[in-house]
Amino acid sequence: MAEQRRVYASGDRVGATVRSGTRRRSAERLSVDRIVAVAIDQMRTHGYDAVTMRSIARELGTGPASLYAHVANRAELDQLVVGRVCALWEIPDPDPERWDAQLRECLISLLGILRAHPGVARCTMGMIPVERGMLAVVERLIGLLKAGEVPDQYIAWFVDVSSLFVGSVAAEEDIWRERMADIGEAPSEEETVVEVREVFSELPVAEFPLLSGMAEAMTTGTGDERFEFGVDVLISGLKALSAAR
Amino acid sequence: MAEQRRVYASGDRVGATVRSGTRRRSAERLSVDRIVAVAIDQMRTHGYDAVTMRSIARELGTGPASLYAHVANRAELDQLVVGRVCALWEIPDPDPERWDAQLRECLISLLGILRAHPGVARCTMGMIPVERGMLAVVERLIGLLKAGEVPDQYIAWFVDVSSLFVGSVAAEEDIWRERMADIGEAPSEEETVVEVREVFSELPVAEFPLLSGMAEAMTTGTGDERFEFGVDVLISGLKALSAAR
DNA sequence: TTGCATAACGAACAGTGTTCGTGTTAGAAC
DNA sequence: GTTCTAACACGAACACTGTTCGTTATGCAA
Repeated sequence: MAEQRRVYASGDRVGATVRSGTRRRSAERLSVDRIVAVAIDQMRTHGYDAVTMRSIARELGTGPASLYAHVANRAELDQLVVGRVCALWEIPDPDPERWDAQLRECLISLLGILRAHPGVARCTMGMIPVERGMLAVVERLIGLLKAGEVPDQYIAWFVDVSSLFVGSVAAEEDIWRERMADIGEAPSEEETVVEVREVFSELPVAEFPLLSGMAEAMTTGTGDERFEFGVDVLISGLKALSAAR
Repeated sequence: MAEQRRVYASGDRVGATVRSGTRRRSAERLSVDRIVAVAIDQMRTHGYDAVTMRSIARELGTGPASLYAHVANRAELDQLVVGRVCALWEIPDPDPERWDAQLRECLISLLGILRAHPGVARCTMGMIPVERGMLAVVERLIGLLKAGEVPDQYIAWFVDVSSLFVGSVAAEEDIWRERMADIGEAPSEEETVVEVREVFSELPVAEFPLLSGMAEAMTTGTGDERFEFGVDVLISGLKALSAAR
C-alpha cells in the first residue's frame, strides 16, 4: 500500500495516484478548460452532431454526469466553445487609408477561424457577446470601423449584421459537410455543381425562362467566391450608407 | 355490421369507417400535406424544439412510426416545412424605376413570413431550393433583380446571400423566443436592452474605451430597425458593386 | 374474388441530455 | 495530525428523441 500514496504535482492535483476500488477514477482532475478543449477537438474531427456529453466524457475517461459539476448544461458548453474559438479572432491596428480592405480581411479571417473549427459556427446562433475575451475583439473591430468614419449607430448595427452573416455562412458549410459525411461516399463539390446545373438547365423554359438560362451563373463560384461577394456587398453597402448620411 | 360498411368520399379515402378491433385506427388517411401542416402549426405554437415526430403523430391520432410511410425522416420533414412556408413568399411584378425599393419590401416580407411561422427558419439552413414552388419564387426574384440591371453573376450570388441573411435573422429570433419561453418569466425586450446597456456602460474605460462609450448605440434599435439596416446595407452594396462593374 | 404493394401500427432499439443519490476528495480550521 | 464540509465524481436511472422491424390492414388492379 505504500506505493499507492498520493502524489501531488506543484499547486495542482494532476498525477494523483488512484487507489483501486475507489470512486474517483480519473487520473486527472476535470475542469471547464479540459471539457471545452475536448469538445472543440471532437467537433473538428467528427462534426457538431457527433459531439455529445457522453463522447466528451468518454474521451476524458469518466461518465457524462461528471461534466455537470463544471458546466450547467449542453447549451452553456456550446457557448463556452464559441467564446474560446472567437477569442482567436484578431483585428489589426486600424489604418484609415485602407480600413475597408482591413475589414474585408477580418471577415474573411473570421470565416477561416470557423472553418478551422468545424461545428463551432453551429453554436454561434443567438449568442450575445458578453464574455471578456469576445468583448475585447469587438472593441478592436469598433476601432477599425471608426477609422473609416462610420457613424456610431451604423458601427453598432454592422457588428451584429456582419458577424451574423459570417456565422451563418460557416454554419451552412458545417451542415453541408456533415450531410456529405453522412452519405458516406460524398460527391465532390464539382459533381454537385454539375448536378445542380443540370437541374436548372432542364427546367421548362416556358415556366422558368430566366432561371433556365441562368444555370451557369447560379452554379458558378466556389464557396470562397460566394462568401467574398457577400462581404464585398456588406462593406460597399456600409460605405454607401455612411457617405449618404 | 351493415352500418359499418365502408363509406368513400369522392375520389378520396377520407371518412372511411373503422371497424373496431382493427389495426387502422385513424379516422382520416395520413398524407404528407397533413403531416407538414401539423408540423408548421406546432412550430408556431410551441417552437421548433417542441415539435417531434411523436407530438405530430399524437395530434394526428396515430404513432410516430406511421409518419415514416410518408416522409423519409425528420430532416425531410423539415425541408418540406420550409418549402411550404417559403412558397408563400410573393414577389411583385418588377418596376425598373423602383426595383430596389421593391427588393427591400420583398426581403422584409420574407422575414414577416418567417416570423409568422416561428421555428421554420431553423429548418432553412443548408437548404438548396429545388422544389418547384420555391423555384417559382426564385424565378420572380431574379426578374426583379434583372429589372435593376444587376449582372447575372451578381444576381445568382445575391439570391444566396440575401436569403441566407434573412433566414439567419429569423433563426436567431426563433432561438431567442424559445430561450425566453424556457425561462418562463421572460424579461421584456426593453428590460433586456437596459440590462445589456448596463453591462456595456460599466466596462472599464481603460480596457474598453470605445465600447464603454457606445453602450447607447450598441443597444439602440428594435429588431426591425437592425434588420432593415442590414437589408439596406445589402441593397446599397449590390447597387454599388453593380454600378462599378 | 384474389393478389400485391403500400399504409399503418406497436414494440423495441439505440441514442440524447440530465437528475438523483451516494461515495470520495480537497482544503480549511483546529 | 484530525475533523469537517463543500464540491467533485460517478453509476444508475429517468424522460425523451428519431427510427427500425415485423406484422396487420387497406386500397386498388386484374
